[in-house]
Amino acid sequence: MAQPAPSDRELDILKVLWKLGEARVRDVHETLCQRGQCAFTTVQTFLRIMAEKGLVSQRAKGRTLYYKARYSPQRAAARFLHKVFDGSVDQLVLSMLAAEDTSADELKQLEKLIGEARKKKLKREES
Amino acid sequence: MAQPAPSDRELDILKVLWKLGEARVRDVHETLCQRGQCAFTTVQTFLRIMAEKGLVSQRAKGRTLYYKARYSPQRAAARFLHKVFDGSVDQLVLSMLAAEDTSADELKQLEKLIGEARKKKLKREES
DNA sequence: TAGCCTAAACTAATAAGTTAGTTATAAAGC
DNA sequence: GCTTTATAACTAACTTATTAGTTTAGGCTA
Repeated sequence: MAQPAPSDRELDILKVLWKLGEARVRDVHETLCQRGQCAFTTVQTFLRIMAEKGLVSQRAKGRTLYYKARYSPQRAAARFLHKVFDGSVDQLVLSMLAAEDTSADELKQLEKLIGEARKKKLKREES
Repeated sequence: MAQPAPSDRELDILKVLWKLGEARVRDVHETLCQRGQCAFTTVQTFLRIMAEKGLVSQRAKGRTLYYKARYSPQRAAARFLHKVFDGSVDQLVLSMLAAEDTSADELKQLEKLIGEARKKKLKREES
């Protein structure tokens, strides 16, 4: 079963599941549609379809179904990267930097993050 | 005119335009559908619709129309960032790093890129 | 147990995306 | 001038996304 890429709305629901972990339709609905912008049954339909597609997993606890994301933020990032930048992280990061809305402090933070990840990776490769 | 986000196929076409700069339907078609996977008229229809949406610009040179992207890779990156990670570059980069398919060399390269961007930004902020 | 509540399953309707064929028109060559 | 060719404009069919209503059934309460 090839897991298709989520649509925009599906992504909204996945984001809620990333935050909540395992959740009922009700939980997702309440988090997503605070002011009744969307119906309970809409969320329900989405979760059912997404379960068919393999984007979420479904587990029955008593009579109610609990849903969990089977599509990670990492996957979303990777898919986007391949789709738009043919998999080149450099190009993506350059584009982000060009967008100009990251502060110098954030950049410093990023530099540190990446440096740490690199060192960790080097160590792993040595062993 | 609110410029909507491009769909998947529209993105394929934008990518070609990013590469070619200004191009005719024919050029886009040849680049995109090397083995006749899609019809000339399909590309044509897409470009027409995308022009209506403001995703590309249209310029007549004689009888033929030349198209140019009006939606940059930067915009695509920024939109994605907001959609999936609520605009947090940190989260995105962390996700990328977690994906494990970047080599230590690439990471080093990234670190350098970001460092340079940061210094440039600092200098600009000083002045 | 009869009625109520909740949640799942089913159904449906509209909108948007995707693909490509047909028609019309202008230019280019013979 | 007529035929071919290339391109734009129009049209159409089919698919997928999005939204939500209706029906059904399990469990709870009085």
